[in-house]
Amino acid sequence: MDGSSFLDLNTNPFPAKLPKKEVSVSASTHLKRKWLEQDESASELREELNRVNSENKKLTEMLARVYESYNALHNHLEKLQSRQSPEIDQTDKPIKKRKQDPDDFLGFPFGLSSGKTDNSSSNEDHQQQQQQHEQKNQLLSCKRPVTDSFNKAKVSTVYVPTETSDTSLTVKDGFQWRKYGQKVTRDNPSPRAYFRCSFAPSCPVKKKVQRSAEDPSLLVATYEGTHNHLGPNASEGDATSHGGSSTVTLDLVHGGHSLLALEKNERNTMQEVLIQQMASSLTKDSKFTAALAAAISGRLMEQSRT
DNA sequence: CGTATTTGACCAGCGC
DNA sequence: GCGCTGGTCAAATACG
Repeated sequence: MDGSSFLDLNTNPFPAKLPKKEVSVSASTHLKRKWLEQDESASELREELNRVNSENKKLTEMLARVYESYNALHNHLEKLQSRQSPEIDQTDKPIKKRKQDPDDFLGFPFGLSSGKTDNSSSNEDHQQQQQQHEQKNQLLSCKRPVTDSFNKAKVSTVYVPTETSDTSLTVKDGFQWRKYGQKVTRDNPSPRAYFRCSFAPSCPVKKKVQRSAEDPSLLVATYEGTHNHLGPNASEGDATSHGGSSTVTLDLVHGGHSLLALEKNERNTMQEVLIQQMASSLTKDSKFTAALAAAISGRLMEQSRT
Protein backbone atom coordinates (compact mmCIF):
# COMPACT_ATOMS: atom_id res chain seq x y z
CA MET A 1 0.00 0.00 0.00
CA ASP A 2 1.25 3.38 -0.87
CA GLY A 3 0.37 5.25 2.23
CA SER A 4 -0.39 8.68 0.91
CA SER A 5 -3.65 9.06 2.68
CA PHE A 6 -5.51 12.11 1.70
CA LEU A 7 -8.75 13.09 3.21
CA ASP A 8 -10.84 15.67 1.50
CA LEU A 9 -13.56 16.88 3.77
CA ASN A 10 -14.43 19.63 1.42
CA THR A 11 -16.82 17.61 -0.59
CA ASN A 12 -18.96 20.50 -1.51
CA PRO A 13 -19.37 20.27 -5.28
CA PHE A 14 -19.79 24.00 -5.46
CA PRO A 15 -16.77 25.56 -3.93
CA ALA A 16 -17.42 28.71 -2.03
CA LYS A 17 -17.68 31.44 -4.56
CA LEU A 18 -15.77 34.30 -3.19
CA PRO A 19 -17.38 37.54 -4.28
CA LYS A 20 -15.41 39.83 -6.48
CA LYS A 21 -14.12 42.78 -4.64
CA GLU A 22 -16.65 45.51 -4.33
CA VAL A 23 -15.07 48.72 -3.31
CA SER A 24 -18.09 50.76 -2.55
CA VAL A 25 -20.01 48.76 -0.11
CA SER A 26 -21.50 50.27 2.93
CA ALA A 27 -20.52 48.91 6.33
CA SER A 28 -23.96 47.55 7.11
CA THR A 29 -24.32 45.62 3.87
CA HIS A 30 -20.80 44.31 4.38
CA LEU A 31 -21.77 43.03 7.79
CA LYS A 32 -24.94 41.50 6.45
CA ARG A 33 -22.98 39.77 3.72
CA LYS A 34 -20.59 38.41 6.28
CA TRP A 35 -23.44 37.01 8.35
CA LEU A 36 -24.97 35.54 5.25
CA GLU A 37 -21.70 33.87 4.35
CA GLN A 38 -21.32 32.49 7.85
CA ASP A 39 -24.85 31.24 7.66
CA GLU A 40 -24.10 29.61 4.33
CA SER A 41 -20.98 27.92 5.59
CA ALA A 42 -22.87 26.74 8.65
CA SER A 43 -25.54 25.19 6.48
CA GLU A 44 -22.82 23.70 4.32
CA LEU A 45 -21.32 22.14 7.38
CA ARG A 46 -24.70 20.87 8.40
CA GLU A 47 -25.18 19.33 4.98
CA GLU A 48 -21.75 17.80 5.25
CA LEU A 49 -22.61 16.40 8.62
CA ASN A 50 -25.82 14.92 7.27
CA ARG A 51 -23.95 13.42 4.37
CA VAL A 52 -21.35 11.87 6.66
CA ASN A 53 -24.12 10.59 8.92
CA SER A 54 -25.93 8.94 6.06
CA GLU A 55 -22.67 7.46 4.84
CA ASN A 56 -22.03 6.16 8.30
CA LYS A 57 -25.49 4.66 8.34
CA LYS A 58 -24.87 2.99 5.01
CA LEU A 59 -21.61 1.54 6.25
CA THR A 60 -23.26 0.26 9.37
CA GLU A 61 -25.97 -1.39 7.31
CA MET A 62 -23.35 -2.89 5.04
CA LEU A 63 -21.52 -4.21 8.05
CA ALA A 64 -24.72 -5.70 9.39
CA ARG A 65 -25.37 -7.39 6.04
CA VAL A 66 -21.87 -8.79 5.96
CA TYR A 67 -22.30 -10.05 9.46
CA GLU A 68 -25.67 -11.60 8.66
CA SER A 69 -24.29 -13.46 5.70
CA TYR A 70 -21.37 -14.51 7.84
CA ASN A 71 -23.77 -15.95 10.38
CA ALA A 72 -25.80 -17.71 7.71
CA LEU A 73 -22.67 -19.21 6.25
CA HIS A 74 -21.43 -20.12 9.69
CA ASN A 75 -24.67 -21.93 10.55
CA HIS A 76 -24.65 -23.70 7.23
CA LEU A 77 -21.11 -24.87 7.83
CA GLU A 78 -21.97 -26.08 11.29
CA LYS A 79 -24.83 -28.12 9.88
CA LEU A 80 -22.64 -29.59 7.19
CA GLN A 81 -19.94 -30.35 9.67
CA SER A 82 -22.25 -32.05 12.14
CA ARG A 83 -23.72 -34.13 9.32
CA GLN A 84 -20.36 -35.23 8.05
CA SER A 85 -18.58 -35.92 11.31
CA PRO A 86 -21.10 -36.80 13.98
CA GLU A 87 -18.56 -38.85 15.85
CA ILE A 88 -16.63 -35.87 17.10
CA ASP A 89 -16.80 -36.06 20.82
CA GLN A 90 -13.91 -34.55 22.64
CA THR A 91 -14.55 -35.05 26.28
CA ASP A 92 -12.39 -33.38 28.82
CA LYS A 93 -9.86 -36.14 28.99
CA PRO A 94 -6.60 -34.55 30.02
CA ILE A 95 -4.63 -36.84 27.79
CA LYS A 96 -1.02 -35.92 27.60
CA LYS A 97 -0.31 -36.29 23.99
CA ARG A 98 2.75 -34.77 22.42
CA LYS A 99 1.91 -35.15 18.82
CA GLN A 100 -1.51 -34.00 17.95
CA ASP A 101 -3.39 -35.62 15.17
CA PRO A 102 -2.67 -33.48 12.15
CA ASP A 103 -6.37 -33.43 11.42
CA ASP A 104 -7.20 -31.66 14.59
CA PHE A 105 -3.91 -29.93 14.99
CA LEU A 106 -4.77 -26.49 16.18
CA GLY A 107 -8.05 -27.06 14.46
CA PHE A 108 -7.00 -25.79 11.07
CA PRO A 109 -10.24 -26.15 9.26
CA PHE A 110 -9.28 -24.48 6.06
CA GLY A 111 -6.63 -26.74 4.76
CA LEU A 112 -3.89 -24.42 5.81
CA SER A 113 -1.70 -27.20 7.01
CA SER A 114 -1.69 -29.90 4.43
CA GLY A 115 -5.05 -30.01 2.84
CA LYS A 116 -5.55 -33.50 4.13
CA THR A 117 -8.82 -33.81 5.94
CA ASP A 118 -10.94 -36.58 7.23
CA ASN A 119 -13.75 -35.61 4.98
CA SER A 120 -11.48 -35.96 2.04
CA SER A 121 -14.38 -36.39 -0.29
CA SER A 122 -13.16 -33.10 -1.77
CA ASN A 123 -16.51 -31.53 -1.50
CA GLU A 124 -15.95 -28.46 -3.58
CA ASP A 125 -18.90 -26.55 -2.22
CA HIS A 126 -17.73 -27.23 1.23
CA GLN A 127 -14.23 -26.05 0.51
CA GLN A 128 -15.50 -22.99 -1.21
CA GLN A 129 -17.62 -22.15 1.76
CA GLN A 130 -14.70 -22.66 4.03
CA GLN A 131 -12.63 -20.34 1.94
CA GLN A 132 -15.36 -17.75 1.92
CA HIS A 133 -15.68 -18.18 5.61
CA GLU A 134 -11.99 -17.65 6.07
CA GLN A 135 -12.00 -14.62 3.85
CA LYS A 136 -14.75 -13.17 5.94
CA ASN A 137 -12.84 -13.92 9.07
CA GLN A 138 -9.88 -12.11 7.65
CA LEU A 139 -12.04 -9.26 6.55
CA LEU A 140 -13.80 -8.91 9.83
CA SER A 141 -10.94 -9.23 12.19
CA CYS A 142 -7.31 -8.49 12.37
CA LYS A 143 -7.30 -10.95 15.23
CA ARG A 144 -8.01 -13.82 12.97
CA PRO A 145 -9.19 -16.94 14.69
CA VAL A 146 -7.88 -19.72 12.58
CA THR A 147 -10.06 -22.27 14.20
CA ASP A 148 -13.71 -21.81 14.14
CA SER A 149 -16.33 -22.67 16.62
CA PHE A 150 -17.65 -25.41 14.39
CA ASN A 151 -14.47 -27.24 15.02
CA LYS A 152 -15.11 -28.85 18.33
CA ALA A 153 -11.45 -29.08 19.27
CA LYS A 154 -10.84 -26.80 22.20
CA VAL A 155 -7.80 -25.31 20.61
CA SER A 156 -7.82 -22.08 18.74
CA THR A 157 -5.11 -19.99 17.25
CA VAL A 158 -5.18 -16.25 17.01
CA TYR A 159 -2.85 -14.00 15.07
CA VAL A 160 -2.22 -10.62 16.58
CA PRO A 161 -0.34 -7.94 14.71
CA THR A 162 2.22 -6.32 16.94
CA GLU A 163 5.35 -4.25 16.88
CA THR A 164 8.40 -6.29 16.01
CA SER A 165 10.25 -4.41 18.72
CA ASP A 166 7.74 -5.50 21.28
CA THR A 167 9.23 -8.55 22.96
CA SER A 168 6.71 -8.85 25.72
CA LEU A 169 4.78 -11.69 24.09
CA THR A 170 1.56 -10.44 25.55
CA VAL A 171 -1.76 -10.71 23.82
CA LYS A 172 -4.42 -8.57 25.35
CA ASP A 173 -7.64 -10.50 25.14
CA GLY A 174 -9.30 -9.29 28.28
CA PHE A 175 -8.59 -12.30 30.40
CA GLN A 176 -6.01 -12.36 33.13
CA TRP A 177 -3.09 -14.61 32.37
CA ARG A 178 -0.25 -15.79 34.53
CA LYS A 179 2.93 -16.70 32.79
CA TYR A 180 4.37 -19.98 33.96
CA GLY A 181 7.02 -20.75 31.46
CA GLN A 182 8.97 -19.78 28.41
CA LYS A 183 10.75 -21.97 25.93
CA VAL A 184 12.67 -21.61 22.73
CA THR A 185 11.27 -24.07 20.28
CA ARG A 186 13.05 -25.83 17.51
CA ASP A 187 11.17 -24.43 14.56
CA ASN A 188 11.08 -20.83 15.69
CA PRO A 189 13.94 -18.63 16.91
CA SER A 190 11.65 -16.52 19.04
CA PRO A 191 10.66 -17.94 22.42
CA ARG A 192 7.26 -19.31 23.23
CA ALA A 193 5.54 -18.11 26.37
CA TYR A 194 3.14 -20.26 28.35
CA PHE A 195 0.24 -18.71 30.19
CA ARG A 196 -2.50 -19.99 32.44
CA CYS A 197 -5.76 -18.21 33.07
CA SER A 198 -5.45 -16.61 36.46
CA PHE A 199 -8.91 -15.12 36.45
CA ALA A 200 -10.26 -18.16 38.28
CA PRO A 201 -7.97 -20.55 40.13
CA SER A 202 -9.68 -23.58 38.67
CA CYS A 203 -9.84 -22.31 35.12
CA PRO A 204 -8.13 -24.89 32.91
CA VAL A 205 -7.48 -22.61 29.97
CA LYS A 206 -3.93 -22.25 28.76
CA LYS A 207 -2.41 -19.98 26.23
CA LYS A 208 0.80 -20.17 24.26
CA VAL A 209 2.16 -17.06 22.63
CA GLN A 210 4.94 -17.02 20.12
CA ARG A 211 6.07 -14.69 17.40
CA SER A 212 5.33 -16.07 14.00
CA ALA A 213 8.39 -17.47 12.29
CA GLU A 214 7.19 -16.33 8.89
CA ASP A 215 6.01 -12.92 9.89
CA PRO A 216 7.73 -11.49 12.97
CA SER A 217 5.16 -8.74 13.12
CA LEU A 218 2.55 -11.32 14.08
CA LEU A 219 2.08 -12.92 17.44
CA VAL A 220 0.55 -16.36 17.36
CA ALA A 221 -1.56 -17.08 20.40
CA THR A 222 -2.81 -20.61 20.87
CA TYR A 223 -5.65 -21.09 23.31
CA GLU A 224 -6.39 -24.46 24.83
CA GLY A 225 -9.43 -25.35 26.83
CA THR A 226 -12.56 -23.57 27.85
CA HIS A 227 -12.96 -20.91 30.48
CA ASN A 228 -15.13 -22.10 33.31
CA HIS A 229 -15.98 -18.60 34.43
CA LEU A 230 -17.55 -15.48 33.05
CA GLY A 231 -15.78 -13.70 30.30
CA PRO A 232 -13.75 -10.54 30.64
CA ASN A 233 -16.77 -8.37 29.90
CA ALA A 234 -18.21 -9.40 33.22
CA SER A 235 -15.25 -7.97 35.01
CA GLU A 236 -13.48 -4.70 35.06
CA GLY A 237 -10.15 -6.28 34.33
CA ASP A 238 -10.19 -5.51 30.70
CA ALA A 239 -6.82 -4.81 29.26
CA THR A 240 -8.25 -2.57 26.59
CA SER A 241 -8.85 0.15 29.10
CA HIS A 242 -5.26 0.24 30.20
CA GLY A 243 -3.99 2.31 27.39
CA GLY A 244 -1.38 1.05 25.00
CA SER A 245 -2.47 -0.98 22.08
CA SER A 246 -6.17 -1.18 21.72
CA THR A 247 -7.05 -4.73 21.07
CA VAL A 248 -10.56 -5.98 20.89
CA THR A 249 -11.79 -8.16 23.64
CA LEU A 250 -13.07 -11.42 22.31
CA ASP A 251 -13.58 -14.73 23.87
CA LEU A 252 -11.50 -16.72 21.50
CA VAL A 253 -11.69 -19.95 23.32
CA HIS A 254 -14.78 -21.75 22.32
CA GLY A 255 -15.18 -25.40 22.63
CA GLY A 256 -17.81 -27.91 23.37
CA HIS A 257 -20.66 -26.64 25.43
CA SER A 258 -19.50 -23.19 26.28
CA LEU A 259 -19.76 -22.31 22.65
CA LEU A 260 -23.50 -22.59 22.73
CA ALA A 261 -23.68 -20.56 25.87
CA LEU A 262 -21.44 -17.86 24.57
CA GLU A 263 -22.53 -17.66 21.01
CA LYS A 264 -25.73 -15.74 21.51
CA ASN A 265 -24.06 -13.12 23.58
CA GLU A 266 -21.15 -13.08 21.22
CA ARG A 267 -23.36 -12.42 18.24
CA ASN A 268 -25.04 -9.57 19.99
CA THR A 269 -21.76 -7.92 20.76
CA MET A 270 -19.99 -8.88 17.57
CA GLN A 271 -21.27 -5.91 15.65
CA GLU A 272 -20.24 -3.55 18.37
CA VAL A 273 -16.86 -5.17 18.51
CA LEU A 274 -16.41 -4.81 14.78
CA ILE A 275 -17.31 -1.16 14.89
CA GLN A 276 -14.91 -0.59 17.76
CA GLN A 277 -12.28 -2.43 15.85
CA MET A 278 -12.75 -0.29 12.76
CA ALA A 279 -12.68 2.85 14.81
CA SER A 280 -9.61 1.78 16.70
CA SER A 281 -7.75 0.79 13.57
CA LEU A 282 -8.58 4.16 12.05
CA THR A 283 -7.51 6.08 15.09
CA LYS A 284 -4.36 4.02 15.31
CA ASP A 285 -3.47 4.95 11.78
CA SER A 286 -1.31 8.01 12.15
CA LYS A 287 -1.73 8.87 8.51
CA PHE A 288 -5.44 8.85 8.84
CA THR A 289 -5.41 11.06 11.92
CA ALA A 290 -2.90 13.38 10.32
CA ALA A 291 -5.01 13.65 7.19
CA LEU A 292 -8.09 14.19 9.31
CA ALA A 293 -6.36 16.90 11.31
CA ALA A 294 -5.10 18.55 8.14
CA ALA A 295 -8.53 18.45 6.56
CA ILE A 296 -10.21 19.88 9.63
CA SER A 297 -7.66 22.60 10.12
CA GLY A 298 -7.83 23.42 6.44
CA ARG A 299 -11.54 23.65 6.70
CA LEU A 300 -11.28 25.92 9.73
CA MET A 301 -8.71 28.13 8.05
CA GLU A 302 -10.91 28.45 5.04
CA GLN A 303 -13.84 29.35 7.20
CA SER A 304 -11.91 31.96 9.13
CA ARG A 305 -10.68 33.43 5.86
CA THR A 306 -14.20 33.81 4.56
C1' DC B 1 5.42 -7.90 51.74
C1' DG B 2 2.53 -9.99 48.41
C1' DT B 3 2.22 -10.99 43.72
C1' DA B 4 3.91 -11.67 39.08
C1' DT B 5 7.66 -13.00 36.12
C1' DT B 6 11.90 -15.33 34.92
C1' DT B 7 14.50 -19.24 34.12
C1' DG B 8 16.89 -23.57 34.80
C1' DA B 9 15.57 -28.19 36.02
C1' DC B 10 12.67 -31.81 35.45
C1' DC B 11 9.20 -34.84 33.21
C1' DA B 12 6.96 -37.35 29.57
C1' DG B 13 6.01 -38.58 24.74
C1' DC B 14 8.01 -39.82 20.52
C1' DG B 15 11.28 -41.47 16.96
C1' DC B 16 15.27 -44.00 16.01
C1' DG C 1 17.42 -47.31 25.82
C1' DC C 2 18.71 -42.86 24.44
C1' DG C 3 18.33 -38.38 22.78
C1' DC C 4 15.33 -34.77 21.31
C1' DT C 5 11.64 -31.81 22.14
C1' DG C 6 7.64 -29.51 24.19
C1' DG C 7 5.44 -28.63 28.41
C1' DT C 8 5.46 -27.79 33.43
C1' DC C 9 7.36 -26.89 38.01
C1' DA C 10 9.26 -24.14 41.41
C1' DA C 11 12.97 -21.39 43.40
C1' DA C 12 14.85 -17.00 42.59
C1' DT C 13 14.09 -12.50 41.35
C1' DA C 14 11.65 -8.22 40.17
C1' DC C 15 8.17 -5.07 40.96
C1' DG C 16 4.52 -2.15 42.95
